Amino acid sequence: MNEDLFKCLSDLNRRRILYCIGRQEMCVNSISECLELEQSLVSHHLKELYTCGLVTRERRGKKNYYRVSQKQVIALLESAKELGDSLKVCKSD
Amino acid sequence: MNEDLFKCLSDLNRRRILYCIGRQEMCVNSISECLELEQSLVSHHLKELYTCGLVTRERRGKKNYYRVSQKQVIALLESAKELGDSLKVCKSD
DNA sequence: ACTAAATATGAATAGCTGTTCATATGAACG
DNA sequence: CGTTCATATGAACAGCTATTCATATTTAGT
Repeated sequence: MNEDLFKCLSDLNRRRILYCIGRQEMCVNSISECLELEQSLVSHHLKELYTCGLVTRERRGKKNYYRVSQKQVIALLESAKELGDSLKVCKSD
Repeated sequence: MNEDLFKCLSDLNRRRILYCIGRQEMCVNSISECLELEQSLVSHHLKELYTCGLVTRERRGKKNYYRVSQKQVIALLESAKELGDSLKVCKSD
């Protein structure tokens, strides 16, 4: 399975999932409802995120709770977004 | 064409090109030789990097000189690398 | 043990992406 | 203008990736 960080972050839905569970842990169903994505799709993406080490999981009862493994993950997303905006501004000059 | 920053950075050869021209501007041939990649491949990648605004170019004579548009680009690559290493370490615990 | 809930998995597939090859474009110079 | 150097472009293709659908697995409760 893919372990490249950038490849893993290059998918919008995976980034949305990361933002979604960035503040608090969430189970698969909640993520699925929150983002309006199919449960199986969320599961597939979570697997990749997990393989990359970007998220951790914890089983409690029937549910599997996922969370972002490190705060630097979101920080990286943020600075990438900032850079992206900056690049757009420069192009419109 | 693709304008997503992460998608653009997700390719290893494009990242290699960015590192290559991170310190000084370089023409296509030099990049090509330096990284041992086909000229046309480098050209294709540079086009994507340019579309994203990650690089700028300047024609001088026959040659086209490319450089990284902002120092934050390399900074982002660096912090991503750091995070990647950190994730690997955590997984081997 | 049976059932229901929650999640994971696998196969199938359509669309995308990186690479190569061949060729076109442009710029300098005799 | 013709030639050469430097780069860009386009078509073609193989391999990858995201998504969906169907189904399996796991866990808890009765």
